[in-house]
Amino acid sequence: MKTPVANALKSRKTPRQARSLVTVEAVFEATIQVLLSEGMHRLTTTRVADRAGVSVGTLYQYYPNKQSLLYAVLERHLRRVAEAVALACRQQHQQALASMVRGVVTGFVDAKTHDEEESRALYLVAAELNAVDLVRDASKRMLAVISSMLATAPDATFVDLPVASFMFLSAMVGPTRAVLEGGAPTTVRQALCEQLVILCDAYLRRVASPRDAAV
Amino acid sequence: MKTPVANALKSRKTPRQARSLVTVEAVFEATIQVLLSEGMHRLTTTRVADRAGVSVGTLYQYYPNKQSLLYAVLERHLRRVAEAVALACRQQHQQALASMVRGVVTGFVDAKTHDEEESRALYLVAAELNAVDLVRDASKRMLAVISSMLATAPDATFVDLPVASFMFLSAMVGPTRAVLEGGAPTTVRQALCEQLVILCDAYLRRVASPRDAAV
Amino acid sequence: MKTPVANALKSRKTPRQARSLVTVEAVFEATIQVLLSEGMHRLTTTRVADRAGVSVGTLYQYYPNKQSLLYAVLERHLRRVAEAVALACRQQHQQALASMVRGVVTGFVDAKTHDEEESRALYLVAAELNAVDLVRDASKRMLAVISSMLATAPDATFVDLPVASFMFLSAMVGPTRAVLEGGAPTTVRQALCEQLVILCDAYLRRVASPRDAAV
Amino acid sequence: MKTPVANALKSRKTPRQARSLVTVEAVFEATIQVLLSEGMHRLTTTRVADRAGVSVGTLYQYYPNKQSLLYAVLERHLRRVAEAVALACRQQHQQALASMVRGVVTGFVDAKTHDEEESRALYLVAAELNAVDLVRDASKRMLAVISSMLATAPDATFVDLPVASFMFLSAMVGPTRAVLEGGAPTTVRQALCEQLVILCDAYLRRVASPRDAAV
DNA sequence: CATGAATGAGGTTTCATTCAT
DNA sequence: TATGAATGAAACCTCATTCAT
Repeated sequence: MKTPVANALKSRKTPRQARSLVTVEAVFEATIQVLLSEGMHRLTTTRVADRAGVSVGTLYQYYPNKQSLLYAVLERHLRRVAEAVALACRQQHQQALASMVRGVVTGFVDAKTHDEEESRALYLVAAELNAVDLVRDASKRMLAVISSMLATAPDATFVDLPVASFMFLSAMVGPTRAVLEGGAPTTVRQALCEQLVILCDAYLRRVASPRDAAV
Repeated sequence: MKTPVANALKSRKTPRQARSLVTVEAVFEATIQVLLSEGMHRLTTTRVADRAGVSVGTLYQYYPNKQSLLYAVLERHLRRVAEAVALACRQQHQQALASMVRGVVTGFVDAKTHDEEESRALYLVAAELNAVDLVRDASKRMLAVISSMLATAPDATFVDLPVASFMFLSAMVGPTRAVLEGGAPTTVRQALCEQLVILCDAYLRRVASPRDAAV
Repeated sequence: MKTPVANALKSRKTPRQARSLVTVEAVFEATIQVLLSEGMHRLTTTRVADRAGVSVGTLYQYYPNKQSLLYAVLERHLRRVAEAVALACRQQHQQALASMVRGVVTGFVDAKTHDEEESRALYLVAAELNAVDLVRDASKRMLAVISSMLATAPDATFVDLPVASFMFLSAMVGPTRAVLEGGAPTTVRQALCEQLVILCDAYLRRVASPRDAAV
Repeated sequence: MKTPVANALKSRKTPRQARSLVTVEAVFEATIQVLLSEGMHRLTTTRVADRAGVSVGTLYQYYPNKQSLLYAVLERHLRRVAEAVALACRQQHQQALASMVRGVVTGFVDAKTHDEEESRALYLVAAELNAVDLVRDASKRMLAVISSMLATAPDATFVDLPVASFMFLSAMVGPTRAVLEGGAPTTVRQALCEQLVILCDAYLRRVASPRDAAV
């Protein structure tokens, strides 16, 4: 069912003893810590193990190789963001378009800026090849929930829902990423959320057909 | 103005002889080729030299270290994109906002998709630490020319020009990057330019104050 | 008589309980299975324990280290072969030389080819250092019984019995090993036994003095 | 033309400078020395490099991995033995069977015992998997030259030449190996050559048909 | 100037073995 | 007694960089 490649990136064993759970969590957190404090190119398995307070061998009992470690970290991050978006979308079903936009943008930006350092670090992790598919998967899931939501807007319909959803999502991602990576004037940082609401709302209204034009 | 570190990343010598120019260009192209065919993590100085048909030693005569090589490659790419944007902006001075948006978007997307493979490869290079500032520099230059242009729009003024420019630029970048990295439905790929025009135009109109409301 | 080193390779305890016997046997069989399925260099104590359905810890209760495990396996194999030869030799006491040769060759080849895979695997185990003496011991035992047997031949005596026995045995071993290791034409595989009989019989007759030449 | 696997075991580059030749030879010799002084299981690439007086990196410039190093050593040994046999065979073309046997046995035993230590060490190397084919190749070459030679015997013909050659060769190998591995009485060591002549001669005569029985 | 052999620190990964539970 | 998590020394191998030729 699972390809060998995919398996190679999965965690190696499911810990049975309580001790293991602590260890596996410690390694996980240590990975993020090293990532933040040392940077991607100084993240070595030995350093991670040290920071986690375990031996390298122990690390390798739970993660078959370095990549699987990064996968796990990235995966959780993407899952959290995707879940934040999904939650916002569910809450906005049937709401007015304006409300939808505000809700989703807020959810997304909050998730991304909640732990800014982590977000920033993970851009580098994602760049480490073989992670492209993880990002794609997360995108797909987010696009799905966004589409579902938009379809229920009482005041707008979309001729090409996939395209509208894609533009909505990636229009949020672009400026957010730019802000996190540091190329933005301070004024933008503060107004990011508001500006994104304007951006996305303006776009969606432009591509939407009013649901009952006549009235 | 420049730190020693920054200097270490500059090319070692400015080639004056024809032979050198050929060599330096060969190494340059070889870097991109290796990047595309082998991926970031298999890009080694030896491999680049081999592909370029020179010895490692020669490579090191023009680039003091690996990073400077990547810097050079990334720098040229960013410069080209920035120049494309700058050119478009200059051509659109004094034009109507709609024309500005279309012109800049087209210029940007063309530059990015002109050599798609190269663009994709360079996202990975940029992720390699110490390159963040290069991206920031390019952004700044683009923001400057965009701001200049927008300031001349006959049919719109912007209360917060920096923010407007930033959002304009990063709103273009987001979807373009998503498309290049492969997570986009085919329909978007084809309509990218058009959609970006809609997105940016809609945004800018929303944040613009009409220049002479009275007339 | 036994050095401490030698002792270190003995099994740790003589199992008295039924449970232990089952365990010890399971580990034993698992070793051979892993050897065959994974090869010598992938034979790890953990893998053996897994295959045996016990924990590593348990394995180490019966075998103090990896070498002792391999020793045990090799030892049993050699013992079986030696016993087969010994049995054949005892049965051939007082028989004619021709009968002796056929009996011993048949016994040896049968023992070796009975589980061909196992035999092949064990050549690798034997190559693992410190096992040379085991092979030597087995050889000595076989030489002893062969000598005893040959001494009772009614139709031949041997001036140098040790040399004759040694050549007899190693002449059997050579081609058999070559066949098992796969470098033999198919025709040899089929005729191995017959050819060995010819080889050994021819040799022994050449070095034998007829028992009563005069009469 | 060459499979990737085969290539992985070849030497990595053909040295162009005189310096390289010295290095590559030093590494080669160091491998044998380490093999003899430390044994197979203590042969590490680092140790070999140390003994050769170069760095590990240098070693890896010429041999892509540890196996290729062992391959090279084993290959040379087998080639030498095969060549010794080939030479002996060529010299014995058209000679009487007795002369052939003596010539080949002498050539083989001399080659094997010329550097006993090396021979002994290489049995362990050969056991290291993936070398089986090398041994097989050497066997094939030897079988070919032996067959060619036997076919020219003026006083004997062989119904099944391949089988006869195989038995001849492996009958030499068996006792020789046993002697080298140390399980032989001293008397055999001294008489090995003579005994092998008897063994092989006796065998070949038994399976040969006289060329012109009548005359 | 060009070459490419040499360097060696440093990275990833394995696995025999121990010991607290 | 059985378990299996933890250990960590040690193995293999890479690659940016230097420097004698």
